[in-house]
Amino acid sequence: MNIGDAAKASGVNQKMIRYYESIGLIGYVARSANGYRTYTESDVHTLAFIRRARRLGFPIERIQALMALWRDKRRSSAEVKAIARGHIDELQAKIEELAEMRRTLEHLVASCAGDDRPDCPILDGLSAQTEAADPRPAGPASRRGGAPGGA
Amino acid sequence: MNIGDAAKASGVNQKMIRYYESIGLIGYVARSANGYRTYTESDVHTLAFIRRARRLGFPIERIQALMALWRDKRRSSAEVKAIARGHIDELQAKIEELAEMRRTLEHLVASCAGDDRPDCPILDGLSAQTEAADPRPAGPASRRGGAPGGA
DNA sequence: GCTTGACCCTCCCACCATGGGAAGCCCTAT
DNA sequence: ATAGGGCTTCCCATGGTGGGAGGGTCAAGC
Repeated sequence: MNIGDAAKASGVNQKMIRYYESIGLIGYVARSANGYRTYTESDVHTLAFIRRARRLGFPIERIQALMALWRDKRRSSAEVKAIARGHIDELQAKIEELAEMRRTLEHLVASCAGDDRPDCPILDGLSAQTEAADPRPAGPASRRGGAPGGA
Repeated sequence: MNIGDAAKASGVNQKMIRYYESIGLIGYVARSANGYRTYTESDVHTLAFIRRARRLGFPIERIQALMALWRDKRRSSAEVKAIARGHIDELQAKIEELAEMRRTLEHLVASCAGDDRPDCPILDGLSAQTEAADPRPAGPASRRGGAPGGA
């Protein structure tokens, strides 16, 4: 199997296959006399594994760990589970971050008339927000003289 | 105000301020005789605007559009609202994508004992998944001859 | 005057994962 | 022989963010 066939069979495109090889995610693959990479069914299996892990959002680094366990027939499932849980937590954190953005933005959108007039609480919010989330007092400006010793 | 003060006052760090200038998000800023960038209160205001928009996840390109409307006193709030809605939709799409990953992963994790034994449905799922979500039949391999024409 | 330290400048590099494209070799079919 | 498709490597770009090198500038203190 040349790289094109491996790409089709695994669902990972050629560029990515070469990239994964270059960063050491998969070992150097065998080459035929003309220098073409040649792939076995097993290689394709590995690539498909990577693809599915990527689709679940695992970063390359974590996939490396997963693959090590995958190959290690004496692993404990607890180790795998721990990695997966860690990733779930990261997904969750990102989801919450995005959801928080969405919430804030929805509030702004809800208070905006959305008509022909220029008055727009969205822009007002962006340009002079109260920064309620910030733990700093942030006085009414004009305090630009005595730097208390900041960062 | 030099760049350091502007950074402190706006919450955007120096690197980013220079970057925003270099990509044209903010216009070229005035320079003093020694070549230092000098910022006005208005510049700081703009930077703070950018920072808040970034915090809401707006990409630079959209921020550019927002700033144009911000400066245009004759804009209609509908335009602003449309941009914000578009961004909300994108946030939502990302959230759903991540949530779908999380759901799948949670199913796998739930079915994994997480003990000392090597048996692990998580790895099994990654290595031989049924690909139920894919609309392709994906026969039992060995169909490697007749490419239907796809990219 | 000289040193010290804080500040500023530009330029290069890295991240993560993905992809585009060029220049050139290899193989097969006509 | 020529066309075409596949393969190779190498460079570049993305979006934002940041690190760091190497050097100029300014103000304060001695």
